[in-house]
Amino acid sequence: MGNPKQKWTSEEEEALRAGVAKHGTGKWKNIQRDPEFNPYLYSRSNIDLKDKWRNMTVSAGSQSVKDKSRTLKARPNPDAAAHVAASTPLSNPHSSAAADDVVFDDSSEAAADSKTAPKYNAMIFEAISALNEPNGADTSAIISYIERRQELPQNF
Amino acid sequence: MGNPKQKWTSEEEEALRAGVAKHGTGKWKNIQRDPEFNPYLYSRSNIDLKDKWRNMTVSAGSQSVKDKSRTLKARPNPDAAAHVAASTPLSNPHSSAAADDVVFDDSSEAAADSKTAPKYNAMIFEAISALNEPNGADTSAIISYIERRQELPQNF
DNA sequence: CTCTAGGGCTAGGGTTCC
DNA sequence: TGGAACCCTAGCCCTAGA
Repeated sequence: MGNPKQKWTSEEEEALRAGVAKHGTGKWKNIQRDPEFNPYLYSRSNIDLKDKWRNMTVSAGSQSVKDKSRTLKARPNPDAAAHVAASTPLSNPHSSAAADDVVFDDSSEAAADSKTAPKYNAMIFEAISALNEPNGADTSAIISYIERRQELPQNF
Repeated sequence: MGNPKQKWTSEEEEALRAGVAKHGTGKWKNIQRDPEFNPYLYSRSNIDLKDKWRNMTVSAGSQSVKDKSRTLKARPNPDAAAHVAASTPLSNPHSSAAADDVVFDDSSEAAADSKTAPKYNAMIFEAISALNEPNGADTSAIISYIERRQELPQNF
């Protein structure tokens, strides 16, 4: 968290502009490395350069119609939450009636916050691939398989 | 119209407080998504949560007169011209009073320090519970089910 | 493995309305 | 005059893809 938000100075912006002029757009790492600009940009990563350029060029565009009616505004997003399941046109077989009382053990893990798994899809897919043989019968085996596999990651 | 200025109810405030206690400050999207608080906050965006928290904490602070302290923090590298600035921050030549002055709240949350405690198990379990009826439902249906349910989390 | 493109999120400053 | 609710956007992180 050592980042209080480092605002770009005009020197840095100028260096970035010059760097893009010299190397072209998208050559962020080259610009950052170039001894000509590095003195100004040594504290910025190539990603920072990219992000900054994005911001700078956005404003350079044209001012789109700003007919935003001041006195009245349409506001989407009334809800879209609350109920979750069964909202899709999917057939959703039976749904087994009162299914929303699933007895989640829910043991531990109360957080469930921030960065979550990136490659869970792969894991599930792998499990299914490995077990899909018999018509995907025992579904619980998938969980077993995945859980079995969780000896390296500490979460999940 | 739907929202000319939606005042916050005490239920919403309470949910927000609880959400901050659970997830910590700054995890607005998580709080909003959390099924525990979503019923109260479904009509508020994560930005609304942030703004409301700002208002609440400003007034809640106290009636004490002084207290103008800002969350200002050390800012290395102000200049960006010429050559590399001194690499040594020349902070405290003599080590006496420590330098740790992290003013951040970081409200407790004690035990759950472990990041990433996804509840994917619960989701998968729910999917299987809902689909298990018709005998070994094909495994891909489980993924479909979970994906359909992903109206809140963006990853997965 | 390295790097870029793009999406997503937060912090903070502004703006509007009461 | 000031506060509450809302809007805008810079900066940064994360991940997929080349």
